[in-house]
Amino acid sequence: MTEDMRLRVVPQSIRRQVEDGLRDAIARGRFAPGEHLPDRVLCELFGASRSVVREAVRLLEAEGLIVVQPNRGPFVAFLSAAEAAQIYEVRGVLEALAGEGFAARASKEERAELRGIFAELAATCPEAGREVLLALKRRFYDVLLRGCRNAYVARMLDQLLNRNTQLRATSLSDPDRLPNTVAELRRVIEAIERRDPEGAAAACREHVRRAAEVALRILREHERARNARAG
Amino acid sequence: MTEDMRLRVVPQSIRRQVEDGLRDAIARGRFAPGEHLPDRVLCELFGASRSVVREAVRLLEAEGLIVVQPNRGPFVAFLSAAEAAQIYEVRGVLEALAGEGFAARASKEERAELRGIFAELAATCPEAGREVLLALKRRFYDVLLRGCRNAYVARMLDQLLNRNTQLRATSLSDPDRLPNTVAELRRVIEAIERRDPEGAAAACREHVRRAAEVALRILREHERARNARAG
DNA sequence: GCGCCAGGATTGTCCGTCAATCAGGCAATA
DNA sequence: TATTGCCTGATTGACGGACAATCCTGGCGC
Repeated sequence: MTEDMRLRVVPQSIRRQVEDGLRDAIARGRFAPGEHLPDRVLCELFGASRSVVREAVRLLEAEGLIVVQPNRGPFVAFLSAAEAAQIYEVRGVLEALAGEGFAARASKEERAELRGIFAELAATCPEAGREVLLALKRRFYDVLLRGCRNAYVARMLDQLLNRNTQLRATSLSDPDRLPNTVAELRRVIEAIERRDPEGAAAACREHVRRAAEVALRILREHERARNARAG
Repeated sequence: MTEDMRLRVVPQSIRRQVEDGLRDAIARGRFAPGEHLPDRVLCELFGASRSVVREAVRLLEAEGLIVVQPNRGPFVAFLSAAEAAQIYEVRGVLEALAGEGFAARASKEERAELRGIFAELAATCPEAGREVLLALKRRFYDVLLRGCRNAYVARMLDQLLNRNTQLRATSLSDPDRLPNTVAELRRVIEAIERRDPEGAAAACREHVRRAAEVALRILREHERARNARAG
């Protein structure tokens, strides 16, 4: 079993850059849900050719971040409360699987890393701002997905997390939510520390369930408000 | 809540045709794993332009059916035993979720449809041939995914199923396997009939666990044989 | 006010081009 | 003979233009 010594300094193909840039812009709320993204605009925005932009759009379509209407082009996907509920349902089982895998298979270093990020999160005051919190949770999940030793869980959960970064922004913005989040994640960490896959899975599931409760309540309120305005 | 009455007779864009054709060809084993698919070849094969082919390839890459090596182009993804194990792990939880959702939310008609397909499957003799069995299982899953009322479970599970159609071909080819498959699915059906989401989930999980056992055993044997020849 | 039609804008698809990169063969050398 | 180094052909990554089909908008006539 020889190590892979090849260098990977490939200056990231342009297509990949557009892909990441677009994904990031959408996840960050730089484009509003439902917004139309004609390829002309995207070409100018990224300074890339239409072929590249279209390939990137195709990828984000597969990830669900963009929906392409025939002959109308790409739109930023809109996330209804019903869809969000479905996403949380899937996220629950996948995150449980990730936690279980991490507890069972992560290295000592990875466990330490996760603990470190959790400590940062626990020490962060609620007024620190959404961006900081989101970045920390992002790092938390990056380590979790890396350490769970299952590329498919990682990829799918990553897609789901991208898909509802907006939601997490709202659920995290609830000032009462942070302490709960920390408490729930602490249970995840503790289960991992005592190498208890079952416990980690249960803790993850519970965490997602609670996050879903908060997010869905907020989302449904928004929708009610919107419907009231509209009709 | 008005129904969508618009006709959708859009003659399926060429890109979509290429996409489906390619996916189908790979899943059916028309291309061998590891095979190189230069776009020139694909263009001739489908009679489409390079742009279209490349977009389609990009999508299948996102689905994991194809891996694109930088500057070398697309290759049919190879499925190692380790990866297969990961896939089955994810498939287990997703299929459980699908079964649970189906038992809880599918319509009377959908339950009847699933029952019908299962009856066909149960009445099929093991000598009927792989193609027939695969087609039946495909239909079974189509109904299950439609009735589970969760588009995300459906999409992700669909990807996983495409990804390992080859495996299911091998696991189904085991003559002793079919009766077991039928027995396992019967438990799924029974749980659904008595509207027992928990039971359906457990039955699905168990079904995947068994299928994984068989498939992984075969796969590992193949790999051992290959390694023996190679080293 | 309503339906219809023309015009502009956008997409779907194709094509040709060019540089960068990779694989394989060929020659030169030890 | 075996190894090294180079060169050439093939392929990808990316660009831009082009054209028909389709959709949306706004104005026109009734």
